[in-house]
Amino acid sequence: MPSLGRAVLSGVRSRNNLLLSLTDGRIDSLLAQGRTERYERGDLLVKLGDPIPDLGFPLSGMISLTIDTSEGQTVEVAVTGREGFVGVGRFLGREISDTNAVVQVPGEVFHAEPRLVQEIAAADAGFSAAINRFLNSLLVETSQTAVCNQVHSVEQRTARWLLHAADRAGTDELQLTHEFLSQMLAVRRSSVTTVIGIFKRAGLTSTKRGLITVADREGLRGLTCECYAIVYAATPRLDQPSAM
Amino acid sequence: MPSLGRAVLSGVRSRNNLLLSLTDGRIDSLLAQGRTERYERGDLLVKLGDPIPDLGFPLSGMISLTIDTSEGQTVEVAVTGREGFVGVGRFLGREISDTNAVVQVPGEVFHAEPRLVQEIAAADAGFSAAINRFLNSLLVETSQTAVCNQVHSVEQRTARWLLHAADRAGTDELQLTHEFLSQMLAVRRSSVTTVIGIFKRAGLTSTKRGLITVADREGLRGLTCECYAIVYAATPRLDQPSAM
DNA sequence: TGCTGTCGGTACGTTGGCGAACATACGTGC
DNA sequence: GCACGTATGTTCGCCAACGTACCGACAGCA
Repeated sequence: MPSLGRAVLSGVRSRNNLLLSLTDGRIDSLLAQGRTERYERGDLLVKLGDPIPDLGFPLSGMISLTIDTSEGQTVEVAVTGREGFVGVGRFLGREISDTNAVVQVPGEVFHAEPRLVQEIAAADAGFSAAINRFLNSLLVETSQTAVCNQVHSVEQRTARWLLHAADRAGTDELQLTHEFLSQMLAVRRSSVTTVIGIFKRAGLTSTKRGLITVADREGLRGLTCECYAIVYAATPRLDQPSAM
Repeated sequence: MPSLGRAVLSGVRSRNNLLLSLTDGRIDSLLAQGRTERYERGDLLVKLGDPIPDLGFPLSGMISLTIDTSEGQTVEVAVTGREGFVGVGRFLGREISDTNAVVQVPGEVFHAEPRLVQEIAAADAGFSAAINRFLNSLLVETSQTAVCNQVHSVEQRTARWLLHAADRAGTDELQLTHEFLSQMLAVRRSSVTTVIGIFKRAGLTSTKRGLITVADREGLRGLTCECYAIVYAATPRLDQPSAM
């Protein structure tokens, strides 16, 4: 493992909401033994049913948590990014993953030993509190997804997904295909095509092959359901670390 | 507050999975200052948007966590009972509830001070681990509900709900109306009536006014989706406290 | 005993989203 | 610049579930 300079480590820390909440004294041991890796769209960080190897703290990008059904479909139940970490089950004491973790928006992830993180959490109240806030936001997100899936239309849900993704990507250009998006929403590919067509004609998005650009965020907000705002409000952010 | 005898306190403890995991030395302070109350079907323990007054550890019965939509519907996102507690948001550091907590199956709930529970959790590794297992099971449950709501039929979801409810109630006689059940599933009341009619004709249930009796549990299992088994397996139980 | 409110059963037209299929367009590599 | 693989666009019949409505049955209460 290459030894990293202090500037780099500090850069890692400031880019994830949870690492940022670490007391200075504890940060070094965690950062020193972990590693940072870059991931591309479609990379599978953890597979449902497999052991969870470590905890992954995203520094950028967006990661979908999905569940496979016995009918062969895939359903996204939540997304996470620099406000949280991947491998929640392991942190909570479970060996096996209950979800897939798929990279949606490329980015970097800092990997750490679960046991070490648990020890630090037990000793560092601020870190522990930050993790708890994230756990609650994850619960809110999966719950709201349950609601949204039951009562809102494909159009509303697609708009919501695009808004969340644009928020996380830090850009309005989203590199994704209709096929991919349809899997996240667990709807037909052609339903996505139809809905994106509506958005395009309304001037809310523009598209190239494999690329959807959000042109009018406010317009999309007008078409989506309240779930967007609820999940947005529940998600901790770097610029307001103590908001709850 | 009436002072309770030690036998009663011990009875409280052994009836909730989390309290059961408490180290002996810690149990007294928690039990001594809390109170046990009985609730009936329909009672609202916590309301979405309201402050969470305390943590409620069910000793029996079943409690639904629901979310209201701006369109006036209500959707159940999870249920809990003696394996967990109500007020998870408060435990995780949030003041306001993100869900309603509605009593489905009557039973008793032990109420405790959030701060005291947090302090004990920080000091008692076994208790903390049990709470973490419960938090994970709650995540699995809300996630699976999201999946189920998206891809499974009203018939499958109704069968699943009845099975879960019968498990928790400890009896096959469920006191509930079609109207009530339709709200939990966020479907039309008449859809529930139709589905229950199918179950009845197949000999899987029998009904009186306001009462649904599960007559053939295995038969219902055959009609429901894999979500039942997944949630069942993820839920900690008193008879296997360390299973994960 | 009869009244009244709640609950359960059923019907009917409507519709959002599905499965399946086919056509077109893009763009990378040969 | 052509070919092939992949992505997008569109159609058609179908069906589960919807909204709405009405009616009968039950049960508690006057």
